[in-house]
Amino acid sequence: MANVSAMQRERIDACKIPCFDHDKVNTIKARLAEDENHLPELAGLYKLLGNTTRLKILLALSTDELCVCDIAHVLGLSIAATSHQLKLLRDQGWLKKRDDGKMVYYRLHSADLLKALKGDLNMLEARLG
Amino acid sequence: MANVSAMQRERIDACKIPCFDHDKVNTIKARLAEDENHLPELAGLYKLLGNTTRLKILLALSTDELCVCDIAHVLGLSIAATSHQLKLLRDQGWLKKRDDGKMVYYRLHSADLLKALKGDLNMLEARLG
DNA sequence: ACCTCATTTAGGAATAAGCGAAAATGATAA
DNA sequence: TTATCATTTTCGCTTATTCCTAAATGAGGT
Repeated sequence: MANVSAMQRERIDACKIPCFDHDKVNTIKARLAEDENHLPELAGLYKLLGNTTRLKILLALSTDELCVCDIAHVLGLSIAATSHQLKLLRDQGWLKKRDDGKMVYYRLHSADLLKALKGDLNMLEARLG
Repeated sequence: MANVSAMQRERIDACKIPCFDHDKVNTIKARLAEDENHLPELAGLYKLLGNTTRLKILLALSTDELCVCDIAHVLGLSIAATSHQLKLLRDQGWLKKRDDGKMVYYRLHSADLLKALKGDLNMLEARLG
């Protein structure tokens, strides 16, 4: 059994959920309140990476910059669709663009990102055995 | 102008997308083919973190294990909804459960995860200034 | 002027997320 | 056994999100 006092282990019938270490929960709620403001942004960061197309873009740009149309070919997408994904990545600081005449070239904003990605990939492969 | 030869810079009318460094694209496609199998899993990993509720769970468990009902209170969700999110996190190896009588306690599977999360949070705060 | 590469906007179709209700599970206590 | 409790799971539903196409626009080049 959990070693909580009767004081702590209250029944709250009001919300219909039994069990409930009142003090502990409040403490944690208070602690989370600090980070809570940044949580949506952090989630947004991960949400962007939770997509194979965008991951492919980042990996494709690992060695060299590419123009939009070449990226489109790598992905097998239309220019418009590709441009949309590139914008999402750019807006969150993953990518930098470089204008060269009519062309636009994209590259990784920092190599650290790639290192992190590769690290995660390796972790994944290790976990799978 | 990009320094690509006329040979490389072909027009592929078949797919209606002009520009196109054929060799470069094929090289990259080949390179991506290796990672491509693991990409959905990697994306799934990030997708799971791209959600404030689940981030909250991970942060809530940073110091101590908690029973499902307490987590539910922290989140302000029903037990069922909470249990569902916990399962998602457990299935991907973020969380461990411990049965104690009728109760079930959840904890982080590894402290490294938390370190990574905190690091990302700090990076985010730094970026915002 | 016209063509080209890229971006943006608007729209919609398909998909997925996320929750609660309720039934099912599994453990404990009477 | 029966009852009760904490949790899990299934189901159905309502949102929300994703991701594309098409069309309009911008910006360069010829």
